[in-house]
Amino acid sequence: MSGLRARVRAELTAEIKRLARAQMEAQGPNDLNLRAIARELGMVSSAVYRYFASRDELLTALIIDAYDELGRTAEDADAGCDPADTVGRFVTVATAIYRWARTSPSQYLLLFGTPVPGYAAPIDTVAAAIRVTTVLQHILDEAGRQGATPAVAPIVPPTVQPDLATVRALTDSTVSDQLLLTGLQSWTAMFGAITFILNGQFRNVVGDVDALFGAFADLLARQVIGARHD
Amino acid sequence: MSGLRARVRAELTAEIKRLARAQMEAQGPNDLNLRAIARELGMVSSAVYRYFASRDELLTALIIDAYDELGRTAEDADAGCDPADTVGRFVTVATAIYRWARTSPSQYLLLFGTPVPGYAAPIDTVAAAIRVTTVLQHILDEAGRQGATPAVAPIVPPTVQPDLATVRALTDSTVSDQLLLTGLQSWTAMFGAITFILNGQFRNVVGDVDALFGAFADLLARQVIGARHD
DNA sequence: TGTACATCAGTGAACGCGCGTTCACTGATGTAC
DNA sequence: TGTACATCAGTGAACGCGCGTTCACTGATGTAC
Repeated sequence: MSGLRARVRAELTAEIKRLARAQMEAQGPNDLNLRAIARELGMVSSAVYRYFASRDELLTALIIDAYDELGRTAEDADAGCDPADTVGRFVTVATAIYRWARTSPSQYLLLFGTPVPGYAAPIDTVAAAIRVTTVLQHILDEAGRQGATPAVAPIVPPTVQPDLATVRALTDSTVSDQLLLTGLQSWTAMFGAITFILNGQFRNVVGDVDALFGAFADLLARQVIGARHD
Repeated sequence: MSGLRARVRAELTAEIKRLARAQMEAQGPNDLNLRAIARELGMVSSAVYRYFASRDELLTALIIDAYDELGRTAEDADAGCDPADTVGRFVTVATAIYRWARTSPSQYLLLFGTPVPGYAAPIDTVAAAIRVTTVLQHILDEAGRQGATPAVAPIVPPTVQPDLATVRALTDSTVSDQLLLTGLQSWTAMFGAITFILNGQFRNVVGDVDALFGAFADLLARQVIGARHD
């Protein structure tokens, strides 16, 4: 049974992360406390260092997990859609992301909230971070192939064009600058709306924030992928 | 000279807030440290309590100041515009807000970043918070009077209609639900973009974030206030 | 299969640090007659 | 105008708290011959 110790180790590592997440969910993100985790584990605080070399290392692991969960959520939602229905895909993915954010607000804010001071995300996080944006890219690619253009044509600043070219290259896409820029805008807007809602910025303004987000998602999708004007 | 002591007091109160702002700007928001402020003031830590009864009270004062600065920034920007040019007003105000956020990122994040855990903003902040949104409302009102409609018509959820009615009543406006909802969306998108940029979410993606924001602001304005289609 | 050794998980004490807040106090500045 | 008293700013010590991290250690689990 050479794998026994390894298995116990893996389980405890997962348990530490689980407790860390629960703690952040309870006391707000940016409030990761090694000693409290050890306490809940029934261990002495220094024992946690057998599993994570430092607080930052645990934080990094949590961030990667969160990015992966978010990415998987988006991928799964997209996979269930009719590939040709790009507006539907956008709305479905946006809604799935929103639901995930509402379920695990502190995990969401770990990624998109105010960065933890003194913490710089290492490169390890990039691969996981890219997953969710890749989903959008694929939707834009399909829309581009269908000849869609944004409802309102953006003015693309010359200095941003090379950046768009780099982004486009990631998915071998031939999407236009205008569609890509609008997509970037809508993506930003979607995350902005989620963050606003999570942070309670609509408190005392809008009651049914779920409905509000739904309306936003639908609107954004149609702004990006050619409005049906009437 | 009965006002001397009062004047010194007012000056020191302002100085404490100034140091607090500088400290947050240097070490990130959510990092307000009474003892450090006292140290920089050359005072003993307990002396600060002559000016603010607690850390939360200082935080509240800073939040109100930030909302007021932001509100004034938006109002001033709008005041310099041709009142009839609603697209221009939107872009000008958005750009002014963006510049302010770039100049004082921690003040911006104090308002729109992840809330400080355990801190609940008291009602005193509301009056100051409303200023900036009132500016947008006035722009929307004018657009509505001119008969503008959004570039893409949103679907207004029934549960959100009463909320929109409440918001509309604040400025005696007769703006349509569709215009108001789209305005709310664009406003959220604008703050979302600023937050993304401040938090470095575009790092390694877009270099010239100022140009990016400019493009976003222009796009948002034309999405809200009737696109000129061609 | 059994023994000798290496690996590793968890302990317990300690280090160094810094925070917000309270409280009794001193001494200077303002006020009232 | 001068004196007696009240107000207030700032001091210094202390309380209670909790954090991340290190280190020498014990004892149990795994490995090699």
